[in-house]
Amino acid sequence: MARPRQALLTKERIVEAAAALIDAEGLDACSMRRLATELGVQGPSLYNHFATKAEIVDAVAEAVVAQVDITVFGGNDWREGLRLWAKSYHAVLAAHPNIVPVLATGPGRRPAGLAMAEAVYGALIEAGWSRARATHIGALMRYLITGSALGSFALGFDADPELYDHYPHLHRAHELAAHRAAVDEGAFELGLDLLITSLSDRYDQGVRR
Amino acid sequence: MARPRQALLTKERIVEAAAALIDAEGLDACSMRRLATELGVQGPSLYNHFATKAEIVDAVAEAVVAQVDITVFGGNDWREGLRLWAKSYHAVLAAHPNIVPVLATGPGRRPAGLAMAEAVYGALIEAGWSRARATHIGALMRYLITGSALGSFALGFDADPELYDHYPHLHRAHELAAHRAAVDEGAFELGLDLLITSLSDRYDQGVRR
DNA sequence: TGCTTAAACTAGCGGCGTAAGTTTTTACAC
DNA sequence: GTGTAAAAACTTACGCCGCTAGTTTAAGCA
Repeated sequence: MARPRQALLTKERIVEAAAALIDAEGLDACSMRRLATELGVQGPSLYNHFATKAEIVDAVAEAVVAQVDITVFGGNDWREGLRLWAKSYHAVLAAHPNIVPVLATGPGRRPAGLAMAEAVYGALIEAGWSRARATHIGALMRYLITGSALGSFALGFDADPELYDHYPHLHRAHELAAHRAAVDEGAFELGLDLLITSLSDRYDQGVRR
Repeated sequence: MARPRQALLTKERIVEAAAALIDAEGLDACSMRRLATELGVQGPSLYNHFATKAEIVDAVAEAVVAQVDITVFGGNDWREGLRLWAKSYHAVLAAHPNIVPVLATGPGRRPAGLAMAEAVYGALIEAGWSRARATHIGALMRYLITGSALGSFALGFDADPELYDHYPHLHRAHELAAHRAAVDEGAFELGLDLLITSLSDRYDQGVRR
């Protein structure tokens, strides 16, 4: 086939297919040849639309981050804004866990990532936090959110009960997988709660740097 | 060359070389052929000592985790134990950042990882925390520690100043890289402080589940 | 001494990202 | 209208990758 009358590919279609493939089968499954097959095309054809594979994956990451609600910083107290944003971010990552390793390295040059950083940092600065502390708080929230999204804590333990025979306190660790949602959500909620209440305490005491 | 009079490879030598290669050039650089070259040997020879590449990487992860000091839970208050352990873990990961993605998925079947989980969870249980809460606290600490080790927050922002022209609060974000250590360490220290003091408050109020 | 096992080798499979060059269609300038 | 340049598909191929299979030779043991 030479150039078709109607283009088979567009950037949008490619990103959509890549996102679906990553969600369904993981980052490793999303190879250029496999992605092309999914789109009914040969591998190298993708290079007519993107220069590298990294650009495609980056576009998927951008689309995911764009789903996070950053409007919550307008009209809300900084504490409430932070809490609602973190929950939204957490929910988006929980829906697309396979792309998290890409996000974990930071916003890079992605517009949605930068817009999010701007919203978070801006809200903290306007609340009166020092520039250094606002940066720390932003970093800290990223640690909690991507750290919790990166790999299930519950699934990080092997399901083989015998493995824990010699660890007296871990004898029920093989049951963790069965309570995966409760464990992972509980830990995130606890962390968010602890961080925001203790930041709030400091803030109310006038310690803002 | 057939079988040499003195074996060229041992598990120890392979793991040592793999750790050095990963530290120096990253996980991607540590291919079987490259690692073999580093050891003065042909690629497939490694399979006489390990069944898969994953086993080698896992052994490197095990060696790194084994460096974390878990003796701090003995004789210390749970708060102090937690703080000292977290600092030790953080320091170890800071020294070997390229292996962090492997650890971030949990202890798996690695003895050092399981021993660490046992020590942390055991200390929390013996302090009086409920099983569910002890699990949450353990998960939370992992989120903070691996989240912060996974990628520098400061380096997550591109160094190109023009990139931030349209983000009013981010106009100095390109300077972050220059203060990398202060930013990343500051955020981790803040997080550790906030989590432990607010957990301590709850504990002292008798809220242990 | 002979047999088994260990530890190196070489050759090769299928997959990866990507580069180069080909073909045909479209879009636009003259 | 026609000639030309660009676009979008294609095929082929390069050098990596993890890993398998089969070969060779030395070591260790009965």
